[in-house]
Amino acid sequence: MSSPSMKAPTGTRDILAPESDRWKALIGLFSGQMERAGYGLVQSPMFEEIGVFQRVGEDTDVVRKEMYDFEDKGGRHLALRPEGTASIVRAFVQHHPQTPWKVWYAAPSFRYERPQAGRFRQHHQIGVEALGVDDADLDVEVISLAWDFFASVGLRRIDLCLNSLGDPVCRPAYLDMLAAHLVARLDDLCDEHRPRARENPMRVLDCKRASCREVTRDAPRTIDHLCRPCSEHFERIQEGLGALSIPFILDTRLARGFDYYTRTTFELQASALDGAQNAVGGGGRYDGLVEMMGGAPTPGMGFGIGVERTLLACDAEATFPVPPSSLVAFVIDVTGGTVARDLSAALRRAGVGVVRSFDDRSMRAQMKQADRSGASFALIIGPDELEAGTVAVRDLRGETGQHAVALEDVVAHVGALAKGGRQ
RNA sequence: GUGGCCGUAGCUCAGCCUGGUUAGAGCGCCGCGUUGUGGUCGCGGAUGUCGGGGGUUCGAGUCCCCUCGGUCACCCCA
Repeated sequence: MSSPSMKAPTGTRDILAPESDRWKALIGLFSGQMERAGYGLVQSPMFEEIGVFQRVGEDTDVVRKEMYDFEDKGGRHLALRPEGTASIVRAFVQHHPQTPWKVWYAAPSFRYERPQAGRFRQHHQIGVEALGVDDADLDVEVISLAWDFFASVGLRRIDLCLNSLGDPVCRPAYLDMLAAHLVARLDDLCDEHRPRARENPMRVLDCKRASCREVTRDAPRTIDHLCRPCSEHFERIQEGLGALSIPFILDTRLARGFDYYTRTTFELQASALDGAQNAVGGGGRYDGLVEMMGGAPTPGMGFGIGVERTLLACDAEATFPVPPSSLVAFVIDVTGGTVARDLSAALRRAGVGVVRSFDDRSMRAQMKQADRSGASFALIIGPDELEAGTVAVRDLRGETGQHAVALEDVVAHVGALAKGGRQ
């Protein structure tokens, strides 16, 4: 065992091949789909001034106890990104791009939490944000992008939970009602929520403890107290999802952990994950956040998908396997290695994926390596081939056997095999 | 932050309860199976500061304490 300090920090891990090949494939699939819908990539810094993230809500767990914050050598108070939306909105406020501004991202997030199945201190989210659009059809578009992505990955057991939290017009009155309901039964709430029932009553709604659930079971529901615009907005989303054949579960407790949400909130849960960490994606509308960060009033809507959890769900559903090797050829040279050196470079310059072995190993050893490499063909150079100026091209996957090709023709020949043979 | 379980070869784990000669297995890895050819099979081989520190003991992988790490759960979230 190596010394403790040479291990990845608690809650983080290294992602090595071939697992990393799955990551590449998943992110590639996501980027393709989002770009086909007009979303452009944003790369934002991994850390920001802490104030940027505090906008997600002073009373959220993320801000209160999970932030990785630090002071840099210039005395700035910074924090590692704990979630995706705040950074994107900060970038919007800074650059004031034309709206609608539709972006996607793939980025790590950091939260100081106790790790468990599907929960890490560094995790990775892929997501989108769309700013500048009030239209309920945008909500439908964003939700459908997340839904369709999971479908394309091969996940079948995904539940979409949907709720509307109202807006600054209708929410205050609702919050008063809810707070009154909670305060009337304050003693029945769990220890953590009892002190906050009055200031942040919605946080109690999604508490999983039996005591709180009992109190909130007959609590007033947001959707029963929406103002007319919010109500119509929510109606149109439901109609739109219906039109796209996207089933959803109306979850009137779904408040989510950030304070910036208005109107729409949604969460995607993988029912194949039996652990508690089954939320693989979530998001919603945040019409006040840009203004809160000092920008002009601008509506926004987005979601984040957890890469680790999505891949766990894929394991549970036995889908989205590691993609096959893209290697075409393995050069075997038992004449000292100079032919392998030159041929492998020539093939790579021609765009063919090729590897070789080093250290002048035996034919047998090199053949074993070739087999395990995943390459489709072995290009064998022994004394006979060296003499004849040829290469033996051996099919490692099919029953084609092997045949001799003149050394000067090998690059063209293998290039043609790469195009025709493997997909 | 709280609690359960677990740290022994690259990986998965046995051994610990009932301390005692050179610490094991499977997989993987390396080599060999005559005449240059992998995937199956057979034979052989290498590798462990038994997570770290302290203690008990004539003697500790085995018992005790501390510590670090992993894992699962609560809370919350991706």
